[in-house]
Amino acid sequence: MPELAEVAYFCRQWNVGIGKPIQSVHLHHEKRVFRESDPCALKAGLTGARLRQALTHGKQMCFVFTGGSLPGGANAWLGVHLGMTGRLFAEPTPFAPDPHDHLVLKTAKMALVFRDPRLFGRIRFAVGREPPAFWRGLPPEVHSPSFSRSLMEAHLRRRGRSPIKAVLLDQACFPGVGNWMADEILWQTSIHPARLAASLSPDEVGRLYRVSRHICRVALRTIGLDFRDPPASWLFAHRWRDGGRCPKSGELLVRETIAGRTTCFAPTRQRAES
DNA sequence: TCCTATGTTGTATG
DNA sequence: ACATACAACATAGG
Repeated sequence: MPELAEVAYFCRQWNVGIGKPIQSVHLHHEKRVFRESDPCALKAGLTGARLRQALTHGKQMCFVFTGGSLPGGANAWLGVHLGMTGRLFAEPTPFAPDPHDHLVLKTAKMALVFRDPRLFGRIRFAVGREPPAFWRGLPPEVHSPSFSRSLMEAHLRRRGRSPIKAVLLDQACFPGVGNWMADEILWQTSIHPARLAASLSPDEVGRLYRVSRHICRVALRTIGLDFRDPPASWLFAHRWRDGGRCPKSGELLVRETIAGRTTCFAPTRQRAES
């Protein structure tokens, strides 16, 4: 389930562990979940260390640790990506891990859990003073000041022959935007998801810029805070099953595969020709 | 049984 | 070299 705001919500679930020493580290399915990092180094580096920061960037998370057996001045950097079915939560100890719990960090009172049945998520680990490669050079977040209209226009040019839906899903262009957010942005801007990125008019580009930033901000203030639903006026509540109706026009919504993903849109509001 | 699923990535193709 | 399309990954639920 996780896109920008869901990731922010899950990240905050580990805040209860901030400042507390990690007493034990439980790992499971490490060959796949830790496919690019060394799980033994993770276990050794985090045992006895304290969580200092819980950060997100788009769909990526990074948890920063210090102390324990880590060299003085060095941090441990724990990168988490939730994939399609991953989530983070905290439970009081004692906590018995489920077969889908691939990483459990136990403090005296709480277990910080990464659970992912489908194993599309991943965990990275590095030790060092500076942020590791996986946490450097990330593209500007859509709602941040460094995400400018000219940057977005450059993305649209470079991906000009792709459907706009595919460009919105590209994490190098719109980090954090996933399938439901892309549909929401296109519905609120009245742009058909199959339109080629280079075919958007200046007015449509302007709407895309403003609406994508607005949707990111509102999603972070609702889902991102306490998982409450975004505004009822959004497409969000109507897009998940066949038979839904457009909350603006009342017309029947269409669900079809575009850019390889199920895409929901209102065909009269979002026309294929501009 | 078959289909779908809020994601990414490796590989083939243009 | 560069961009695009799609199968593959692994599992649960309708």
